[in-house]
Amino acid sequence: MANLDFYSTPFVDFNYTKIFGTADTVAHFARVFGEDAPLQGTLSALQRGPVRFYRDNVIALDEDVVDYVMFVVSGVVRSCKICKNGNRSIVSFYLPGDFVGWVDAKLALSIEAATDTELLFIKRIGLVSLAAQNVRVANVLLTATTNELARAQEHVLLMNKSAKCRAATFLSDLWVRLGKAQYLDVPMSHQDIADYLGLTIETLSRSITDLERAGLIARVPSARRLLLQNHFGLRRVN
Amino acid sequence: MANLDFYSTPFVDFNYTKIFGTADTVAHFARVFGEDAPLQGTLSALQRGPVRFYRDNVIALDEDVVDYVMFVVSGVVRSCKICKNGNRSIVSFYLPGDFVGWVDAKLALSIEAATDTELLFIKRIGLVSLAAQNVRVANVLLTATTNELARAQEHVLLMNKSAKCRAATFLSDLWVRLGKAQYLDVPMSHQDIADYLGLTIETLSRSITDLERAGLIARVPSARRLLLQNHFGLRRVN
DNA sequence: CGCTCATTTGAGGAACTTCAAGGTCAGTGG
DNA sequence: CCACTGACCTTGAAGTTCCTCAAATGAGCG
Repeated sequence: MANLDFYSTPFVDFNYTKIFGTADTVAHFARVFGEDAPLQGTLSALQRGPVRFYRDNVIALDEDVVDYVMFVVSGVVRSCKICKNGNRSIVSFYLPGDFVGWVDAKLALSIEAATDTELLFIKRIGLVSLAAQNVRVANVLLTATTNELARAQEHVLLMNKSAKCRAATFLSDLWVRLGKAQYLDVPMSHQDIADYLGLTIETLSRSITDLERAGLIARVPSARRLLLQNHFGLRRVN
Repeated sequence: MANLDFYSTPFVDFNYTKIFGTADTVAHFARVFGEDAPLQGTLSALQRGPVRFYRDNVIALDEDVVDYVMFVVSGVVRSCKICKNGNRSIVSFYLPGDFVGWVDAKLALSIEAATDTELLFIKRIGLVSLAAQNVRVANVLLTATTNELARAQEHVLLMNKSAKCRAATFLSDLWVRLGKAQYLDVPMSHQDIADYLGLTIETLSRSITDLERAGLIARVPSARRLLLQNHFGLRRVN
């Protein structure tokens, strides 16, 4: 189960629900890049925010993404694409500590708030030229991109599994990514999850019901708060 | 090795058919990292090869991947995973000029030769520490990783489409990636393509037949050589 | 309470898979 | 030159999984 753990350390280790003030977030963001004072000065000149968005707000659309890279401070961000026939696919969810929009510009994805959220905005060209001069910055970006690539590849693998396995794996991964709390408070809607997993909400709902009947999870008061009763079993669903 | 000549136009601008000796490939690889002589010296100390593999050879498996990063010189490499029930998923194909194995170590993917292929091996820890000191190296890796992430995200999007659309998009992308030659000589087997697209070979075959009946492509003499008669139409299949 | 939105459940249909057979092609040996 | 072989691709018919459409239930909020 080597691949069980690779979500467990989003490269920042703070709990996203606790962070609110501008000072905290900015300090944290800077810390990722090290203690070098001149560098932090340059960085803070490039950044703006945190900016607050409400659920379903569009943060950046297609061309806009070119100008800024974003850093999630709180909440959940989704990057998605709607094709001509109206189907929406969610490519990725971003949690606090994640960079958003570094590559998405190439695919013309829409960046949206999946929950109420706060983001730092960083001028892309500034960050790029900083990375061209400063090894530390380049390596922070490289690490972030490498982690995101690993997640995208897991996502590809997941799409070849059955609906039930997709749901089980998603819930397990989310629980780990959110810090393995007692309950899994699912931050995004079932529709978002379904669009991420390439299922309909009906199939997702039926899959979750199956998992509950199998004793692997329990819907504690409602659908959005889950108890993962048998985490090991969840990872073995197929 | 006459049947190797259809991989001749990778998206890096060297013609692989001209590259055979160690000297040429090493020179090209080094060129990616710039003209700095000491850097190139350090790099060449880290690398080994090119090493030749035959079709279906396993190049690196699970833990092995940790030690080396690879660079494709000729042929096609696949990274894949076989799950307990025996299903194989191909996560990515790598063509000449691509780095392989930078992130795959995290997912315990198996790196295999999809065709006869030649690879450079680069000591991972050496490259990592080089990237920590040298901005140019860090940025080459960042660019490569960013491009691979963009491809992985496209792959995720593709998995939400119909079988016919997946086949059409795959063929179109491959044609572009191989340099838009008159004919598309498909280098990998249908089984490999099916495992990449999350389909069975039967469904893939039926989809290709549908595309042919629609006049979008033609199987010129056999299944492995295609003529893309209506490239624009191919991209509009849904 | 009564509204709205989100989730769940059911029945029928479409898309893809499975299983099984047939066809094509390149290489091999008679 | 031809038949034989094995790997690979194609085609057909039956079976599963998931989707679509429709309705019911549940949760949140004024």
